[in-house]
Amino acid sequence: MARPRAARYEQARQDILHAAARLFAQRGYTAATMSEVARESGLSKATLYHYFGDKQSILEEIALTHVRRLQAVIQEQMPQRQPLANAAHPSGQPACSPEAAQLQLRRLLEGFMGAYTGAQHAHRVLAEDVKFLDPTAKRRVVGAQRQVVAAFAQALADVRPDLNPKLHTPLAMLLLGMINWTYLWLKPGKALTHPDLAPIVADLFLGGMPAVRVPKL
Amino acid sequence: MARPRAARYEQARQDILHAAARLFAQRGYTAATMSEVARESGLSKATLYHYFGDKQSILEEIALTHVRRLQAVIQEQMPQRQPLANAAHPSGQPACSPEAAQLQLRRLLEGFMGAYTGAQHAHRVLAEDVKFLDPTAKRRVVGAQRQVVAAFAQALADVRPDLNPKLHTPLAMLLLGMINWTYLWLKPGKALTHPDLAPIVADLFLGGMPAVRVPKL
DNA sequence: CCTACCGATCGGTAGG
DNA sequence: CCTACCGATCGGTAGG
Repeated sequence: MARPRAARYEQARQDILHAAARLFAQRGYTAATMSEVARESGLSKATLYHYFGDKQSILEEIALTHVRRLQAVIQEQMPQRQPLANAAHPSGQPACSPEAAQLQLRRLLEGFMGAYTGAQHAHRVLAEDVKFLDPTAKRRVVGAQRQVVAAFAQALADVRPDLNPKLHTPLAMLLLGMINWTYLWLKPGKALTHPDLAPIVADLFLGGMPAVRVPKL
Repeated sequence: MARPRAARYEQARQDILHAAARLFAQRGYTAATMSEVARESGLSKATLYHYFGDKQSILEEIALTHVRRLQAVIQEQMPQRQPLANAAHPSGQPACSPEAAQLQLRRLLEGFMGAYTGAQHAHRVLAEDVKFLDPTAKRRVVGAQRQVVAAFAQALADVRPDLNPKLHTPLAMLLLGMINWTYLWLKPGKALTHPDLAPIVADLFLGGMPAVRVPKL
């Protein structure tokens, strides 16, 4: 076996991250202790500090890894959007036909639901515990989250280019609310899974968007 | 002035609850300290314990008060559902016409958005901090939340009685996800308000429900 | 002299 | 309603 030491090192890191994600999600970041993380990882607390400098850097890696998974889904399903880093606002001009836009949104939702499968703890941590990061780390995570929102807003703009552009981001937030809220009620091992939900959410949102009337803003 | 002492007592309690809701929401329940709550309420920490037995009972009152506000909206907009306590599952037989059902859902959403206005901190606490309650208090809060979900599931069943009943609760969760997620992005003082969102969410969901295909479960 | 760890305990602070 | 504290436990680190 090549590089068994590095492999063992990486395995220990993954064990810590998995245990910490579960503990942070179930008990809350502040209430979960490093002793618990150590115990659940099968390591001593002192050994924990060999792999991570402090508690917060564990939180940062959990959040960043998850949000980067979501960014990867976007890059996969919206390859034409090159300047993801500059996508602060949807650009306005549609880049594809309404039919292609609908298919793109369906694939985006399938990709997200796939990424959420088995990542419920990381997802809850991303939603609830970003406030415990220091300003620099928080900026990194929040910046990545904003790119995800901007990509969804762009995808919705492609579906309904006629809509007031001010509504694209709020609608993206409503859509993300539907799929992100699942971490509170969709439990693994039940009949209904995240992938089951993707076509339902797509039908619901694509069917509903034509009905949205433009309010006076 | 009649009963100035009781009035002052109640005012102090409300000041504490408001300060605590904001601190719990912004800093997290565990990270927020009783000293901070005292300072932000304009009281000493020792005085705090004159009004509330412990930290957790403040949390319980914030969560229960908010979820009861939501139950009140339901009682107001769905008066025909007498046995709210037994509404664990939607009953199946529609109690009103599809048109009336749509109007009912719109009014329900308007009522909820009204209840969410200015209650963002309590809402976040209800979503994130219920896990810190002891089993008895948690049961009270979670039980009330389940009744809210059941009422929405019933309202959706009235709109689409033809749909597989197993989908009513998941669809209710998706709808609640859209409106509950707002506590993370809809900030007070901006152009878009919670009441603005009610008709948009109603259009979106009522427009989308006919498009949802029944999956094989 | 390095790495990968352990048992024990540090300074500081929480709820009460 | 305050100052002054307590038992315990936290995140992080010492020596070996």
